[in-house]
Amino acid sequence: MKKKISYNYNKIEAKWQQRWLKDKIYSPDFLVSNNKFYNLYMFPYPSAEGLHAGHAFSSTGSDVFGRFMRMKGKKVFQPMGYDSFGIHPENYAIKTGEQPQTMLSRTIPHFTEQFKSLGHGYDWSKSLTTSDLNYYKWTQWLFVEMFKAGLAYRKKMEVNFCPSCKTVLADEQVMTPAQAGKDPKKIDGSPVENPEETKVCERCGTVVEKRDLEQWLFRITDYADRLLKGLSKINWPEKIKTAQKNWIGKKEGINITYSIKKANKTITVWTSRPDTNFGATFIVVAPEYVQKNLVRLISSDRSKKVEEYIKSSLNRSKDDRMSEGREKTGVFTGLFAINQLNGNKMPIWVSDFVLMDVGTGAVVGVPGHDKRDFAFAKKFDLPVVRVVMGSDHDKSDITRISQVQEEEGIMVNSEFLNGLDIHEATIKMMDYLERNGWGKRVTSYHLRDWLISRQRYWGPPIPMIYCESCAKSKRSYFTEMTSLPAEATVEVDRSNDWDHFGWYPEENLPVELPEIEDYKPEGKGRGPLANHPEFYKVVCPKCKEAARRETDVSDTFLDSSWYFLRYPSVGVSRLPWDVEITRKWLPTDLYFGGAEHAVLHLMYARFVTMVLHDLKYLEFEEPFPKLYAHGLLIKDGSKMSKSRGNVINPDLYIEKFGADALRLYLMFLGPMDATSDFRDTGIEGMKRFVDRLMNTFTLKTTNRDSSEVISKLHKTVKKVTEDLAEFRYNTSIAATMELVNIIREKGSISKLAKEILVKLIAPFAPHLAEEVWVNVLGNSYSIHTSRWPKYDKNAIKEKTIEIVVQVNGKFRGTVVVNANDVKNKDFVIESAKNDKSVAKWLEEKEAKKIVFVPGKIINFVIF
RNA sequence: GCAGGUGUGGCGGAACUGGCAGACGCGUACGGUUCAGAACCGUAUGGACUCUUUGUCCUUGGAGGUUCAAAUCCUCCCAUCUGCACCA
Repeated sequence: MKKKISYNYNKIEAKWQQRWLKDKIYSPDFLVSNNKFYNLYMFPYPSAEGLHAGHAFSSTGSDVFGRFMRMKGKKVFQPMGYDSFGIHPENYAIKTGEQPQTMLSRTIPHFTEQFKSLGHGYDWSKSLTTSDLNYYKWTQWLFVEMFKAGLAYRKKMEVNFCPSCKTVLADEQVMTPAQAGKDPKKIDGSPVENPEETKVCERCGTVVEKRDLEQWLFRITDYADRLLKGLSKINWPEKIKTAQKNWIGKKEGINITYSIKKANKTITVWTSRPDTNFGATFIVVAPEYVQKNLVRLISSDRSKKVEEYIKSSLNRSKDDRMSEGREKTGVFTGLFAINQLNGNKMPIWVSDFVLMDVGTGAVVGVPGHDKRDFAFAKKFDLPVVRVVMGSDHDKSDITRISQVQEEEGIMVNSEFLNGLDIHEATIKMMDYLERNGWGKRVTSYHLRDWLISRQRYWGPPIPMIYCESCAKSKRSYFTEMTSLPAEATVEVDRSNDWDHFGWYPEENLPVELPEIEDYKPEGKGRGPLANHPEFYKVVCPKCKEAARRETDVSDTFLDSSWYFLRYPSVGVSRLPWDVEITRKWLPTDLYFGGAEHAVLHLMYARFVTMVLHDLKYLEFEEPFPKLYAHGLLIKDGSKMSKSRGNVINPDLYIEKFGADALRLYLMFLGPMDATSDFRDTGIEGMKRFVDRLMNTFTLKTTNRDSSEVISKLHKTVKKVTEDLAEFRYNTSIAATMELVNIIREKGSISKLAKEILVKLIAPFAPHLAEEVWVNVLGNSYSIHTSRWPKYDKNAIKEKTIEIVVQVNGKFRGTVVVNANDVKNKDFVIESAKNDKSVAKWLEEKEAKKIVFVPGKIINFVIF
């Protein structure tokens, strides 16, 4: 009967956690930068009482890599902090009926305790919390820098509003009822017509409304091209890069200008398919376009009808106007534009399916080549013309044409574009239009400017002051500004400068967020701070008249757009980051996080870094050269959420099975980047492995291992080393299990083998590994700063090799040959032929062909 | 509709540049240990046929194809997940 070691994991784990913290083994020296490894993990928002198993899953994935790197000799910096400002923690505080500050002073320490109990190697001396004054004063500084650089501006725009929660909602909080898991309801109690198409508030399921409000925005669109180009320089998953590419949505097109008949005016449309322009039969403009450009040209007999239409469209929300499958509406303006290509007269219509902020707000109608234009033409009985290029080597367009053909239409054959495919025809047409001065190539983007202001309480107050008297006398901050570096590589568009008359940045940061009782949003289009004159009543820094401080706070994504810059400099008080430390430790070496941040956070952080680079604050412009996107941990087939009641608290499992068993289980579930389901039975199995593993170290120690164990040991070192580098944690653990199984079969193991085995498991089970390393094997503390094992190539080499024998491609047996004979084709063929089970299939026939892959396979083709 | 991903036993998943499909684990069954249970140890475990063994055939969402050889490469479908979407 084997003697079993009694392993009190709770006690042992706590012991080592305290020792690691005391000895600061996870705190690197920031003045030394050679061999540094900045291992960043996406910090959580503490909008719950504590961590759920998903956090445990992803943070362990990050920690395993950090531990591996440390044992590979890197100086690893692995910080942890909290994204504690913003709507999520605020909503949670509202729910618990507390002040956000009170709630966080309870939850953040709990989060920290939980992270510590998982045994992660964080440098807790460099932790940060975005709602700390010491942090957010620099978030405000960042806003001021943006404003000074001309990258922050104000604009009246349509925003989402929940009439029940009385608050403005971010886009990401507006979803279909199915996504929100709610029954849709309207505020006045009337029935909801199309439940699948309506957009509701994530929290209460009320149908959202649209409101026009003044907002602060950042000119991220100025950086669209650089954000796109930068993607080719960074090592990110293709999936995430594609998401960013699509979000930026760069499209090459052309602005074509047509003259308006009987008017000394032109109309400009944007299109990506000018090659179809021979088929243009009408023009459609957005309602806003008419207001801005065409109102005076419209004859009095038509103007009433047009005005009515515009008014009713503008009452509709953008979502409503764009709702899928909605029947086209529109009104003829009485105006005509002339198509220079063929002299055709094109009636100008107004319709709400055309958006002012896409392209020029005017679209050329080519119903023979565009589904939407076709629907419009059918509805209002406009002619349909198809352009045939006399070529059939572009299938997709031919299909589109023939679909329309079934209905009706005139066909024109374009000799001009004869024989060209879409791409060639587009280029030829663009060249032609530009040569004649009718068009100008323009690149368009899907990316919109970043809406930075929130009419909420829990965020950094936007550090701006508005002075009415300065605004009246048109005093702009920019007219007297000199601090923008002359070398900034981005050309700043100042066309919106008039917006800034009377606005000044705060000179004395921070603008402290006052603690107020009435912090809940009222939904009047203003933040709760707007009810606090003691906050907003200030003196104008310019003219010393009474002025008003901005009462909006900034978006939580601004807090998280620069936190990685702060970590190494936590404790530095006069600067957001120390120049020397930053030069040594940034950019990050690995960013480990969830794919749900593919566009928002990751795009914003890249943008902010590029701006700071242009402002000469940083030497690099990509903050995350390597990104790993982990998968999702689900429970019973669906995402863990409080409303579903399937949230797993890791504490219970740590208590019952130990942190090491939980870590191993989470990493063994499946590939790190896949969606995995948490199951209780699985972790019980892992606890059995942990116990078996412990017992392996107390097996009889021999002087020499059997050749089988030696070979397997070195193979496992090779496999685990390679797999860890590629985040293949599940197969690393499986390989280690195989090794343990073989050792246990043998019943004894050398001390050296024990040391190698415990090192292999150390990144996954750091406490067990330390305990074994120090107290069972008697080595000096700590295993986590010891060197990763190397394997011996010679030990892996097999003396004999098994070669698969196939006949006609089917497995018919194996032959074992000496390693020296592996490349000897004739010898292997003879051995195979002599094998009984193979010979049966060869039937003494002569092989037509023999495929020989040395060391792997021999295939007789006899057919 | 567009873009990207995924599909392998009862389950989670292995399979490096095409070379013995199902590693490792869970679950299940039987046996051992036990007063009994838990835990532990051992054996078996894709399906069908044969059945004393040896063994044969089928099998990686479906249908074709390339190849001596396909889970892997190509074409077309199907299912499913995630973004974006009347974006001109």
